[in-house]
Amino acid sequence: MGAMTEHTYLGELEQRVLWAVLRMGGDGYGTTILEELNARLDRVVSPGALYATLDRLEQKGMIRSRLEDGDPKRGGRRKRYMAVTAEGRTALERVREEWKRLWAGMDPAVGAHEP
Amino acid sequence: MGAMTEHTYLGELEQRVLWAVLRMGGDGYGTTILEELNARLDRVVSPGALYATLDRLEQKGMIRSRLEDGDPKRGGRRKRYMAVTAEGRTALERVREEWKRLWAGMDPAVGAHEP
DNA sequence: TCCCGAAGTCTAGAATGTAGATATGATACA
DNA sequence: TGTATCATATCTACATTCTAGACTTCGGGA
Repeated sequence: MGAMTEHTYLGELEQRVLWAVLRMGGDGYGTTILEELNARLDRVVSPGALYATLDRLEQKGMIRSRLEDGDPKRGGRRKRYMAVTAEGRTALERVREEWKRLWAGMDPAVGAHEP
Repeated sequence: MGAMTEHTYLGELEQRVLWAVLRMGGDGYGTTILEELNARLDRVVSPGALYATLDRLEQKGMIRSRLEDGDPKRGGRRKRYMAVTAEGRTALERVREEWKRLWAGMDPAVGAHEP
């Protein structure tokens, strides 16, 4: 994307993933975040897509991850829990506000703005 | 994006551009759409970015374009007016509904869902 | 004719999105 | 002990989307 030096832009999936991480209040890790997304979105997200996006969001400083030991049960591999940073919250809020502003007073079926 | 055979996915900018075209009710062309976007969005969109996106949206059947002769004034090159198709309206509406659904009952500052 | 202005096009490359295979560890249980 | 199994994360290779800015086009003005 050219000289995207400001790491403030959020892609479509990045927005959704950030939303999910926020939604789970710091208690989400890869698999549960994936489940949340696939339950709420109109499409299916693959593990590869999710983890790549999580990495990018962390690079941008939008989320933070902490490793924790696995539970004493099958498949007890350590989990990477994700939490939204203050910066991430702000970015997500900005997207949400923009979206609200765009649709304010606009009839979606017609596309005309009421006075 | 792998086998994205369903041309139903809309990227971040595609959503915004589609919104702008809908907003202008069929009377928008490149330059005016660009102005609309740059006035309403939190960022600046370049001509190249816009026209590429318009082409993609047309390929996907989300918008339709008609060429019209230029005005009798300086720079009177012909314009390509853009209008949203029924399919485009549906797609945009779907995105909007998803967005509304995601945030329903959720406090953006905290990320928790109220019962 | 030469200049100017509006509109659209092109190019090369970076960022984002993707599926599916594979790796990693840990428990279960024979 | 060794092997099956399960949950989780990572890797690979590529497709799609996004981008800036230079460039072309074509008509009017002087």
